[in-house]
Amino acid sequence: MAETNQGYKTRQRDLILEVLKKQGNRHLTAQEVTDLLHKKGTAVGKSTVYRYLEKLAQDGIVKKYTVDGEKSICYQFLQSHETCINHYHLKCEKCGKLIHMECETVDRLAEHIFEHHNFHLNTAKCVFYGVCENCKKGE
Amino acid sequence: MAETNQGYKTRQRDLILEVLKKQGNRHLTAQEVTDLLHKKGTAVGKSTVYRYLEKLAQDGIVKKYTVDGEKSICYQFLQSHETCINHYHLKCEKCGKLIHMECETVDRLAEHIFEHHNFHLNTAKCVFYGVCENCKKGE
DNA sequence: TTGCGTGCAAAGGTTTTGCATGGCA
DNA sequence: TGCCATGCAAAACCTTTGCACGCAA
Repeated sequence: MAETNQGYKTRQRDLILEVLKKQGNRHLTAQEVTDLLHKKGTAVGKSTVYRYLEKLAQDGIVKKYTVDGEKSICYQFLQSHETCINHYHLKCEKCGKLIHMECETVDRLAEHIFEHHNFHLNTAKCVFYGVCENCKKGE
Repeated sequence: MAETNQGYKTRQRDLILEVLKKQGNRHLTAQEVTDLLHKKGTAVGKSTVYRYLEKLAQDGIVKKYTVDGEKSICYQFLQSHETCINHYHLKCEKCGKLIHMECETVDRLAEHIFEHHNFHLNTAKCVFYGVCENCKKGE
């Protein structure tokens, strides 16, 4: 939902997106985004940062989640956001990596949950936590 | 570590533990523990609640973690072994309700993800987002 | 009695909100 | 021009900390 509701294009929004994209696979807190912009000499008000990050999360352009141990909310840019509608995410609690998973078996999950639990799943926002292959090896 | 370091036995500590145990498979925030005690007419200072929950977490008696969408830290009493192993959460994006779901079909998910995606799921932390029955009706 | 536990209030952080102003379309 | 976006400050929260007093052992 809300894919087309882009709102206005402003200097601040461009700057925020740029910072998020530059961080690639890493997640950032609102504070970190604010600080990075400040250091670059292109400061943006923190309420703007919070509000825009929230909007991007609603639109499925960034992922918003909490990480155990971090006291703040984390945001992460989704590389190919158009494909994030119908797949799921695996978040490694060790290295912070976000894995995009497409899988038929898991696809049936939404259907099942709707039919048997009367719950309308928003698959784009579902995050499974655990430990990825690499981190498991290193334990 | 620190399993035997029980400290003093006090009225407040008994009350806090009692509330946690009574909630069984559910997780509680420090605020909820405080409120429940207040409603029961046996109020305990919130710093005491925070401090004791932290101690219980250190001692491995409760589990401390964050849940996406919940702004507060969650605590959950650990039964002997089976706690949140086969227990998933449905979080309604409309009303914020957290539904605790036990379901065989979903149980197989962890197994599937491990076998086919080499990812070790931490089921206790998995949260499915969507819209619950009641909110869907009201739309 | 000794030292840990408790409760209040204040501090420290993060996130949200109100409101006047600014700027895109 | 009509809205939406921005930024500041204040508010609202959650959690931690300092300190005097209370209480278990």
